[in-house]
Amino acid sequence: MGRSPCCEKAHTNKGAWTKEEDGRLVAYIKAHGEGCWRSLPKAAGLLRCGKSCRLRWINYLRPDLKRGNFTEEEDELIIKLHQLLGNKWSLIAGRLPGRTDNEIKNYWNTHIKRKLLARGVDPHTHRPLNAAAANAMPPHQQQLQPHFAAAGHNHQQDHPPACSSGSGSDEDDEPSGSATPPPSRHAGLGIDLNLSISLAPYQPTSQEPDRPAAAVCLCLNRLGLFQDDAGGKGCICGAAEQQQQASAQRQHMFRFIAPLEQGGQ
DNA sequence: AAAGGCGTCAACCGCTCCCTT
DNA sequence: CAAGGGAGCGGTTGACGCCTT
Repeated sequence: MGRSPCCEKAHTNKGAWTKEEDGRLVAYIKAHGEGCWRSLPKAAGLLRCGKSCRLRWINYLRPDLKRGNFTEEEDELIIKLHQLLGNKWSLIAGRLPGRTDNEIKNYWNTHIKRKLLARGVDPHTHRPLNAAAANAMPPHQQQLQPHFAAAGHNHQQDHPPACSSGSGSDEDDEPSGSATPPPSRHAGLGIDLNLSISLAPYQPTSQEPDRPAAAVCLCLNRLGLFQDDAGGKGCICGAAEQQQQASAQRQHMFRFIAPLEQGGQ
């Protein structure tokens, strides 16, 4: 529809950021917060595209970034999340405090892919390499197939239907009680059939000591949240759903998850 | 020491989603 | 309801550094 460019490209810098630019951006955001990215560069005195500023802040300058090497626990969590979610890097990043989608994406492409290949696992399908050729459907579809096929999910490309849960009519097209397979149903497939991925191995850093232990609840038709402070009652996605009900009708479920990292703690 | 190959990661691009009008 | 605009996302690129020859 011929939308206008996000910035005046002729008068913007590109490429690596200088220390001065970083300083300006940090100072501005500290003073004014993360506001309108489009107008931020001008207000901050930066000759940068708003998108570029946002990316620089989110991926590099944010004070809560962890930096440093990924731990073995993070590796495994990324693998499991990718198996379930596909290339939804922002969703995966939402479960890894202090990590950015870009960082995880790069790490996946440079490290984990190779790691999986060395294990004889296809990084796309998460199946053994010889079996992957026989059946190209990713396991996050195969294993969830009974449910999602019934729910009529058909997400873009080969990505898992879990991501589209809640988008539009997908959300409410099925009574969750009867169609949700019992946990043991997938027990033989090598995945935690409660489909909850614990962050328990993750030790909060000194910067986030108050962070409650949390785990993704992937109870098949809902992506919710387990939290210790839920009284040990397990999945609270039902409650969360009530809270979100007004807006969730139009929201993707993964829009719901991501803020839990920020707002839910 | 120089050249080429390779790996890593910051940054860009184009697209989609969602909110506002 | 439709159009426009802002924000976010995922794929891709390019620069840089390290390693090998």
